[in-house]
This record gives sequence, structure tokens and C-alpha cells, in this order.
Amino acid sequence: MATTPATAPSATASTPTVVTRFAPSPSGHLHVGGARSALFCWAFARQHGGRMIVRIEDTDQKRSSDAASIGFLADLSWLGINWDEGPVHEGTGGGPHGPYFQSERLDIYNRCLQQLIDSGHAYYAFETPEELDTKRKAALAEKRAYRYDRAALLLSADQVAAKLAANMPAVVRFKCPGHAVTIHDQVLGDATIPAEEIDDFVIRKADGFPTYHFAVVVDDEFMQVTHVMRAQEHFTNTAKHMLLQDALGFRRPTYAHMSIICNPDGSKMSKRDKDKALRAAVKAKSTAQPQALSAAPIGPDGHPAVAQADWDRWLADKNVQLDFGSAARLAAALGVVLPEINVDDFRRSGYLPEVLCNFIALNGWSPGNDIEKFDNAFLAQHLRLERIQKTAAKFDRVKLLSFNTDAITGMPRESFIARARAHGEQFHAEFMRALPSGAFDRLAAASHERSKTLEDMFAGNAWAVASDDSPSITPDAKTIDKVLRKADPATGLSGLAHLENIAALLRSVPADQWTPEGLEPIITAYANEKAGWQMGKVAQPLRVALTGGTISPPIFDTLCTLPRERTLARLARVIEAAAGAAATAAAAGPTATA
RNA sequence: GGCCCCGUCGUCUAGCCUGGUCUAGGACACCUCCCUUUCACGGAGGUAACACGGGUUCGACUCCCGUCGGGGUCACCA
Repeated sequence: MATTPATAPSATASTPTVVTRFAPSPSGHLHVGGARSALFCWAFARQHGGRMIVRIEDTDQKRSSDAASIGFLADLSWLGINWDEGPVHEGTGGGPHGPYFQSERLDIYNRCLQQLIDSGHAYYAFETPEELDTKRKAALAEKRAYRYDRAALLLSADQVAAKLAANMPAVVRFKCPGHAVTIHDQVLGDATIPAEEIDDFVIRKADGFPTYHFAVVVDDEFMQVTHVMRAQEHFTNTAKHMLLQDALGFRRPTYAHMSIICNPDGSKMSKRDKDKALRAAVKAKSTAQPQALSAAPIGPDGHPAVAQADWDRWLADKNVQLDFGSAARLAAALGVVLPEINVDDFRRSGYLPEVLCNFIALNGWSPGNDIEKFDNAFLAQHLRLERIQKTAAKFDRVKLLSFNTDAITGMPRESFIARARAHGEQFHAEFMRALPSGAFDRLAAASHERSKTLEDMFAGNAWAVASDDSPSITPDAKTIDKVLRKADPATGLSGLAHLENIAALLRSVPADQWTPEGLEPIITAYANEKAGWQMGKVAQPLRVALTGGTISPPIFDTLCTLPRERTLARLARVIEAAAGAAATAAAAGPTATA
């Protein structure tokens, strides 16, 4: 380096600061593939003490670009991915290389564009999209790859000027130099794209906006990006970007293309997968009853799951996507489970952000040495571009769930309670309102070790916030028969008999002794004496009476979640109902009880 | 279809660059058993892969070629 001329930029610190960038198109939600790209960009920048930029690629005017369209910034924050430059969000963002919305950088693109035109590297073309489409289809029919025929190059300068003066719609195309391009990629290695594969692509659309290829190259240069890390779907595009860099006299950033994340069936994971699942279910239903298509199925609230207008539009066009609420209601009405695709879906489902990051990173990278559990700091420390997986990974939700379970059961109790409460406040306001804070903490503590997600705490404990006469906590006939009516051959006692005995015992327990610790000796003693030391014979009837089902936290906690009076009331209600049913059955004749 | 990339248990992956220590390791899932007041957790054990065919070599999961398979890309989308 001693021989470096004085004019070269900073000789000793010849390694420029690492700058990565996450450059999504505007969207309300971040999907897992994007999340991984962002995570790796973040980790690499942090590892090298560099900067990470978030840039919004909103050069497609057909897509909305209002504030809601960058809702994914909240997802990024939730995952713990912060950026040094980019849109301002919760205290981060801004920076000296803005604006960070491409739609606000038109003058920069136009300057570069003019440079390209002046130097003969780009030219105007006047074909309409329809004309091009026809030619493309013809080529396809002949099983030939379509390439732009450079017809516009035959136009004289005067002709071009005249068309432009007449305000004829025009695009600008890049004039490819006609040589093959070799991409050097940190994960994929070298790949050479033949010259014939790259035609004179459009760099500015008729509406004056740059195309993606052009904007990316210009922005990466002006924002001093050193490492381009993105999904493999962009790999072949890189050749175009390199040609553009050469023509513009730009640096060449380092490239690293990571594998795609797929569904279990091998198809590319996509935001449309939810609608796909819904369409499949609707189709199955309409095959059985064709009239089902005329309106959306009735949702859980008794109203059509989807508004008629939306329903019609959705049915008519496979590209139309349902909004979150409609999709969720329709899924409930059809009894299908929507696949989680977006980061926010996983958040709602009760996954921990650190687990999602860990798992996403593991789909496509591993540190070796059989290590698979790690946090973002570890990733930032150990990520090596060369170790990024070349092959596409199928996203295994079952394994994700297992990771989440481990993280939840492994955290301190207080942490779980706090996290569960935060999740509840965000997604289960009614649940939180129905349960006093102290009761919530006790229930959460009792539910900790059996929660695989934060959501389980709420889905599994709905009985705790139901009213005491709610149908949702009324045991069904099968359960009553099995748990309450059937007599234990060993003792001759039915569940109902135990229930009645326990209820009597419990009624004599004073309020200040109404705690899991206070109740346990009483019930244990009873079980030992009357149920042949089998707690299950006593616990299950109690559980059924209190929750309507056979699954709940440990029985003493379940007993103490509700106030004493309400617990007693639930017991009485079921005893009465079961006893009444038994009496009716007995009156109906001996066959009914056999 | 052209071009580019990829190919280890069902899945995520270790090993491959620097051939022998690989009778291929871990994790999730699955199966069996144990524990247990439900559900879950936990504990012990087990089934399970180098896509195929040629080379090179004393020796190939590891290097080379071909076949097959998968993915990506060929837009005035990004």
C-alpha cells in the first residue's frame, strides 16, 4: 500500500467502511424472506462496524406509497433490526445520503440518465407496451427467447427529436456493450452470463420513473453501499447492474446472493399463500355445494366473513388479496388455518422475535459445530458470507415451534408473565380486561411450562374469562359421560360423586385459605382416601366442571384462578346439570343408563 | 424453451475447499419405553440421507464429466 498514489482515497484505511442496505418495495408487512435479508444485512454491517441503510424502492407508481405502505418498519424494529440510515421510525433513520425513498430521487436518476445518453450508452425508444408484448408472444410461440430488436437505434437524431418534441411516450433503454459478464458472488462463486442473454433493457419508464435496475445501481453508488446482500432471485440481474456500473464509471460493490425460503411443498413462499389456502378451501366447498359461491360463508360473529363487494372482487380475480381481517374471518368460517407468512403473522401467533430471528438465520446459514441456537449478537459476530447456504430451504414451522417452546419454557417465570401480558395487551384486550391483574399473573405462571407460544396462554385459557354460564365452558355429552357419569370399578364412585364430595369440602374452606397451597392438602387427602390414591379421578371431574374440557393448568391453580364464589358456582352448575341428566336418564328406563 | 444456480436423513443442517479419522454427526418430526392429576414438559432408546451413471485415485460424500431432478430468471414489477 506504500506505493499507492497520493490521489487515491485514504491509503491506510484503504478498506472502506462496510455499508449494507435493505431495499424492499413499500409494503405493510415484512415477510420472512425479506426479514432474513434484512437480518443478514444488519449482522454484516454490525460485524464490521459499518452502516446499514434501509431504502424504499417505490419506483412503481401503480403501487401505493402512503404511510401504511411502510408498515414493515415496525416489523424490523420488533425483530431488533435497527438501521443507521433510512426512513425515520421510532428514533432511528435519517442520514446524509437521503432521501431514502426512490420516488424522491428522480433528479439524481435523471442526471445519471443524461450522462448515459450523452455518452451513447442509452437511447430513446418509442414502442408501446402492446407492440412489445406482441413481439414477445410471437417469440414465445416460436420457442425463441425474446430480445429487444433495437429498432429504435435505426431512428435518426432528427426523428428522435421530433418524436420527443411531439410528446410521444418514450422509454430509455440501455445500450448493452455486447460482451459476456462474469458475476463474482461471495456465496455462489463465479458465473458468466452470455452476452446474448442481456438485451437492451429499459432504464427509464415512459412515466419518467427509473426502473429498478437503474435506480438500484445509482443509489448503491451514491449511498456508498459496499455489500449487496439479497435473495437469489436477483442473481441474474446482477449482470445488468454491472454493465450499468461500468457505463456510469461506478465502483463495483461486493455481491452475496442468498437462497430462497420456500414452503414445505417446495414452492416459493409468498404473500399470496394465504389467499391460495383460502381459494383452495372455497373451491372444495363450492364443488360440494355450488351455490356457496354466491356469498361469503357466515363468520363466527354471525355475519358474512367478507363483505359482498370484496367477495365478488376476490372471486373474480385471482390476483386480488383479502385484507387481514376478512382473510381471518373467512378462514375461521371455513375452518382452515392460514399459514403464517409475514413477520407480523408470527408475532400474532405468539412467536418470540429472538426465536424468529434465530430460526430465519438458520434457514440458509449455520455457524457449524452443531450450533443452532443463537441470538442476533452471535450472528453478528460469526456470520461469514462464504457459509451462507446455496440451496433453497423449506421453512419448517414445526421446528420453529419447537425452538419457540424451548425459548419460552427456558425463560424465567417473571419474564414469561411480562411477555405474556404485553402480548395480551396488544392482541387480547378483552381477555386482559376480564381478568384482574393478580389473577392474570397467577394464571400465566401456571401456564408457563405448557405454553409453546405466547398465544397459547390465551387460546388455552379462554375458560378463565368466560362467563360462568357460557356454552363455551359447558361440557359436552361425551365428556360428561366419560368423566362424570362412568363409575370407577375400583371404588364404585363416579366423577360426579367425587365432584359432589369435593364441592362440599370446598364450601367449608374459608376465603383466606383459598390458594393452591391451601387447597392441595384437602383434595389430596380426599383423593387418597376415596379415589384409591388416584388424583386423576378427582382432578378431571373438577377440570371439566370449571373449564368445560379436560385440559387446563394444574388443578389447584385452575381452582384458584377465579374467585372462590365463582369457582363454587361453576361446580354447582355442572353438578346440577349432570345430576339432572342422570335423573332424566334413569326415569327414561334402565336401557338408557346401561 | 434459452440462460444461470443448486442437489447429504421427511425437514433444517455438519462434513466437501485442504480425498482416507464418515460403519456420515446434530436438531426438528416420527416410532418405542419411562415419568405423570389433564395437556404439555422432561428422560432413555430407535428408524432414517451422501440423486444416478461414468471417470481420476491405492482409496470419493468429498475432485472431474454426463444424466436426471429442483429452483431462479428472461417486464415500461421489484
